[in-house]
Amino acid sequence: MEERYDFARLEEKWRRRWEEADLYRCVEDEERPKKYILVMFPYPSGPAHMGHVANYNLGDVLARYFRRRGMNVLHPMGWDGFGLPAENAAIRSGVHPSKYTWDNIALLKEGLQRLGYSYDWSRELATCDPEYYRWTQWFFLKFYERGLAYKALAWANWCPSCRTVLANEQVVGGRCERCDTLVEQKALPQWFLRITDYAERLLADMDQLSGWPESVLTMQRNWIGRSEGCEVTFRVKETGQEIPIFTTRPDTLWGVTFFLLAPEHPLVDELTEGTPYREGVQAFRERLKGVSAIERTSLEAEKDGVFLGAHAVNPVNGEEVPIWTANFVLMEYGTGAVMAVPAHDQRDFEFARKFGLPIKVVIQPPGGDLRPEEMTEAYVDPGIMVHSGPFEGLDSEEGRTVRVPDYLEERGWGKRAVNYRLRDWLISRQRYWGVPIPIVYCSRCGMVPVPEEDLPVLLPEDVEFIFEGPSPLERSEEFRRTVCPRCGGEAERETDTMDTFVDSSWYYLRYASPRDKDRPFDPRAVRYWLPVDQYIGGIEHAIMHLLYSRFFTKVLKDLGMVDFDEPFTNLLCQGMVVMGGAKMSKSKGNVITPEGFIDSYGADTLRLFILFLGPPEADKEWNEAGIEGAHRFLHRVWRLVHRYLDILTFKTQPVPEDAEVLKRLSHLTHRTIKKVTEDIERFAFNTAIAAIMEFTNGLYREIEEYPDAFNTYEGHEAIRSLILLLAPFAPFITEELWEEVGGEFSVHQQPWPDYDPRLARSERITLVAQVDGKVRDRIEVDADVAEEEMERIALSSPKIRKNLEGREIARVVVVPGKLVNIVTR
RNA sequence: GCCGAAGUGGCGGAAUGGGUAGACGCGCUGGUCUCAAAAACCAGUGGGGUUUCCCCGUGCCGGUUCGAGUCCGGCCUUCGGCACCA
Repeated sequence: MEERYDFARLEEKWRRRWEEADLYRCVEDEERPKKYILVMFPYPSGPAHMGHVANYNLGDVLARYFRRRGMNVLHPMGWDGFGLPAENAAIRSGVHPSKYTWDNIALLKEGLQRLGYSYDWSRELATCDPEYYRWTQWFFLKFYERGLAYKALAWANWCPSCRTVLANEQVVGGRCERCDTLVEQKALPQWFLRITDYAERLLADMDQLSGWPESVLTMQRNWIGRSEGCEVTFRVKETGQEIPIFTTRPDTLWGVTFFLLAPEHPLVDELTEGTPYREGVQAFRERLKGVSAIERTSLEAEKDGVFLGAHAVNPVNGEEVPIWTANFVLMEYGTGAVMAVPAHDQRDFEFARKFGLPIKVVIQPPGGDLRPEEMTEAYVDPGIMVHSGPFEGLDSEEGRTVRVPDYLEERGWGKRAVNYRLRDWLISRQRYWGVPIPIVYCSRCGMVPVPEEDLPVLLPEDVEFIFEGPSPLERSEEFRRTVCPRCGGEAERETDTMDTFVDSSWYYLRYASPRDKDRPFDPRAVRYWLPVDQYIGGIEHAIMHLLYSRFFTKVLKDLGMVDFDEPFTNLLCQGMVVMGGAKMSKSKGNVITPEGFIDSYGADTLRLFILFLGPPEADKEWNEAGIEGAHRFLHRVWRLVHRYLDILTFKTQPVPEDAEVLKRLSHLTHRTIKKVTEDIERFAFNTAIAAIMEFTNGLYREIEEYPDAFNTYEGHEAIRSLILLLAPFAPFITEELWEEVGGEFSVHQQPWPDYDPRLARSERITLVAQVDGKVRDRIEVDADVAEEEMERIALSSPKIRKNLEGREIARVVVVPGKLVNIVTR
């Protein structure tokens, strides 16, 4: 028997034993209920850091808990291997992205293994493994076949000095992070996935996501940004061209006094070609360089724009209004053109005031009389339509939703339309370290998809990494030159790679059958394991990753590959581990790694400490003060169990069966089982641990005073329950202690302890007596005290009577089993 | 700026359905043990006062209620996301 808590030795011992016993391997078993618990896989940026520990702790506790509740648990781990940092490393230090990534994966894996997470490592995957990314390419082809992947012009950050495309991250203050040159926007032909086709379903199916935090659903709903309104066609007076616009306020059509185009709108160039206005447009665009869309569209941003010398004709009244281009109009939203109604839209109002454009009131507030010259802001609320042709005097809400849309449709000037803020998903990246898009360009056949049997399109190893100029793939002759799969003639490969969010949009499916050579996943395995029962990940992924994964799942359902609509039934979004208020990241240089702490205190201590730091959803400021406390607690448990083992070794006095101490032990045990069980179910791991600490403190008090009481059924039950309850949180020490108390290997395979509600219930409660809502006395009473009895006890309390002297009782509020409040006049 | 969160002792946090604010832990103070120290154990620990008791107190201002950390309205600060970081 080991007397000292030698965490290093025992953690090493059990790590090996678990591996030998293949304790966490899982296989499909139709006889048992399954539970798929998944924590978002990491980008391998280096060794494990505290953020990873905080993340993966949560999944591991749940996996261990549900296994012991008899569930067949799938708890896998893998690597989101592609990404920008690997390529930056290659440029900076000449390390090949592949080596950089696989080295980091090895480091990170070692860190996670030291922490004792119960993954089925046989299912490990990496998105940068050709065996994985061939299927990412395969999915691209399926999307392409269904018309869900298409190529179109799109804007990219362009550094004119480096002649390269920049990620948003590489643009700092509107300038290139390397050479400080003002970043421009450049239009490139790029690949998109048609997520907007699924906007309606992404919204509608949210009613299946009752297991998601409401805040995440709200963010997604707002991101999709569905709005109902009308599409109305204006005509350019000078050229006769038709320009459709989208508006949610058709009731304000009679108040249009000018017309706006996004700066990137092709008509801006067309209309000003060879006119004196061209110069103004150039100057305006120059001012927009280096200004992000967020800044441009900020409500507080200074309005900017220029007149284009042309006019738009309003279909409803034939009025000709000037066409301008303005900074706050986005090409990506709607049609890139808007009708401007300065009286009833704040941004239009500010623009009109700045450039002296007319303001025309067409909605009067109820009982009000707005005059354009007196207005200080736009009137955006409903009211009565005025100066609006046939709709004079109509309620604007009726005009907006029914009458005006009908009117436009009857005359063919416009139609009801739904617009989304959501844009199609731009997946093209002009980078090396990603999945090559499996498309070939043939001079004869045009764009040709790579046949399935030719997948994967492998990334060439031998390429050059420099920051400037075209991407390594584009410069690689060897990669680009190929033959057309259709005609066999000379052809060129697509050199764009895919956004890494594509890789992570389907990895949860691959875990079901990670070694399948013939398909992305085995439908039978997926039918058994999917959807993910509990998904866990950072709140920073609330929108994009989760939305893209939902989209992928829906497309897969349409392809007949899965039979569910939503990939993640329940979602837990945890906060981040922050350092000095900022999230831990290598680029900020504030990464704390677990290794040193594991060396000094052991993995159990670190796991326990991080869980104890606070609730999962909250951000956690890293502060190592307190880790000693977690270690001290494990030491206390260790010593308590050994004290108990000592008692068993020596003969002890028999304890009478009705002894109060035995009742107290039972109550303490069952109360704790109840509390810990309920807390785990609601992810309150910090309070579950606090309850186990209280349990330990309570047992200490009893064992000091009544050691004999521990050589009884109640004593054995208490000690064994302590070990069983602590096991999901501190898997190593509990395995050792379990063995020492004669438990059967493994503690992690023991059924979760049950509690007896009668024993968990307290017999006495504290009755709180208040006068006018202020606590004046606390009286201990039987738990099953009647309401009238509570009132009588409170009123007879000397402290209460003293407080009531000279006052008249107005009423008495009794909260059964809790409190009596005496209200005076 | 827009969308979504969060603000409670010296610190991390607890209070699960409107009902005892501060569980549990850290830190600190005092004590026991020791030649001494460490460890361990015991006691105390929101602020204030006229200290058997009373007052104040959950970011700020206001409201609802017998009763508000919790609900409502308005603000402030911090964090996350904003479509090429993942």
